[in-house]
Amino acid sequence: MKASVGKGLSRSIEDYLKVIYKLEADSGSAQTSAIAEALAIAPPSVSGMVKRLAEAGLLEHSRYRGVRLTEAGQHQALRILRRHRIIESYLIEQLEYDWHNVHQEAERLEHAVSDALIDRMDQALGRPSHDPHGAPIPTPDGEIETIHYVPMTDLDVGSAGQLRMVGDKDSERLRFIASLGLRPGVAFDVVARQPFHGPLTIRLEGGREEVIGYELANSLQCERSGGDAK
Amino acid sequence: MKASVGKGLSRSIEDYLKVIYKLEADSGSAQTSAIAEALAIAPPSVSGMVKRLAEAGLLEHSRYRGVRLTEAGQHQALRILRRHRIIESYLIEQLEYDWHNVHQEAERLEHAVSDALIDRMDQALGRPSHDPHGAPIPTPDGEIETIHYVPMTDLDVGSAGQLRMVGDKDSERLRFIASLGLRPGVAFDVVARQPFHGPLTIRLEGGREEVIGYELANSLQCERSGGDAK
DNA sequence: ATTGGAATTTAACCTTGCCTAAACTAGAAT
DNA sequence: ATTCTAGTTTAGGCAAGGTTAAATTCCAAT
Ligand SMILES: [Mn+2]
Ligand SMILES: [Mn+2]
Ligand SMILES: [Mn+2]
Ligand SMILES: [Mn+2]
Repeated sequence: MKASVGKGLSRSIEDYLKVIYKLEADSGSAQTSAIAEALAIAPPSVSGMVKRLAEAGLLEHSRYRGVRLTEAGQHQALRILRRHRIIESYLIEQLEYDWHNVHQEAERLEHAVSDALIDRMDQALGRPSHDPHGAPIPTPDGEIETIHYVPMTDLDVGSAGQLRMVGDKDSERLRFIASLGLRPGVAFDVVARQPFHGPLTIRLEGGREEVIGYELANSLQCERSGGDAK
Repeated sequence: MKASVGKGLSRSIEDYLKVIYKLEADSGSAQTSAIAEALAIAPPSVSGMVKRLAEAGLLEHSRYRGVRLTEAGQHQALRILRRHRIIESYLIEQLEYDWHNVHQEAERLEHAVSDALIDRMDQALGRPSHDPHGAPIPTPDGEIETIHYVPMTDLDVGSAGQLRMVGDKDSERLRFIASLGLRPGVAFDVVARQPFHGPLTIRLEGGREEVIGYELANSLQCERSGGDAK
């Protein structure tokens, strides 16, 4: 915790922090190769940057083992995440963007907007708690709702659930999800499920049934709601 | 005209082109030192970049003499200018920004927005022809209205005019201009003028009179309207 | 206990954009 | 014509952020 304050962080650094934050959040720690993979750069580039980030007090590095964000690093990561999610929300709500188009735009804009602009957008949106993909929006001072959703594939046949969150990166997948009438908040019952990672069938409000492949279903983060089965 | 197509231009390059365009537009040509001054960097940095831009076919350089944008260079410059001005308009119209706050924000955002986003903003604004400071907005294919305004200091006593355009860089000046009730479109009569670069007095609609220092008046771009004097 | 890989780090190098100090014009002023 | 100088360019450096190739190191499997 030393040079981390002062200037703004570079676009590169901000993207590193965001990626590391996510890896840490759902894999426990962030490996060099995973970071490289996520940023689509070569592993030695990561080693180099990691050194600089450690010197800046944004993370701690145990050689050959991986990396963990410091308080300061997490705080920065959450700041970017907030920007990203507010921007995505704004583009959809106010500028007629489609679900599947916003991510790329946000990926660039998140580094260029001021705090003031983010606040204006946030205000125009009515200070939403979640973005259009269902992801929680961190507060200005770095609080974020801890999520405890389960993949749709974890729900038993006969149980009911609500879709809560979908990934925002894969544009084609989003397009398809939307075409099924699925979006965060939609309630459903699990009607059937085939073994061996087979597809599952759900019934939506209104009675329409949809068959969903395992891989896709596994990417749909859901909340169990009072089961209506047996 | 060779490498200029392909990737997007860097933020630095885009700002160079914009600055050169403006210098060329109102000083005929763009000198190294003027560019350096406008970008707040050292002259040798400009020499270096100029070489690269010339190689990229964005401008032509005559040693020790200055620089002129090629067609390609102008086109790029106008593209950024369009972005800048639409962004400024959008921030004011849709996000409650003040006149004097938008420039800095736009200076960063202009490099991060996509063509699609600019078009959405443009559409939300109703495809305006001028930005809030009165500057013409280039079309998507690089056309721009040629302006032929005169500084307020060129108007004779007794003549009438309309304020058409003000500079967007100086935040404090904008704040002050607004406090006088001046903004593009406002009509006035020149009531009096002191010699030796002294202040001039104008009468606004409603009869209120304001005294304006020479330097400020000289920065206010106006259009003469049917004089109402003798 | 040894060893073979996969992951990681180091080494060496590149481009972009900036810097300062030194060398060089072009043109104005003698 | 010569000289002076302001403006420009060259030379040499530096930091950021990337690359590939070579050296390490951890760990899992014999
Ligand atoms: Mn996203
Ligand atoms: Mn990004
Ligand atoms: Mn501006
Ligand atoms: Mn800019």
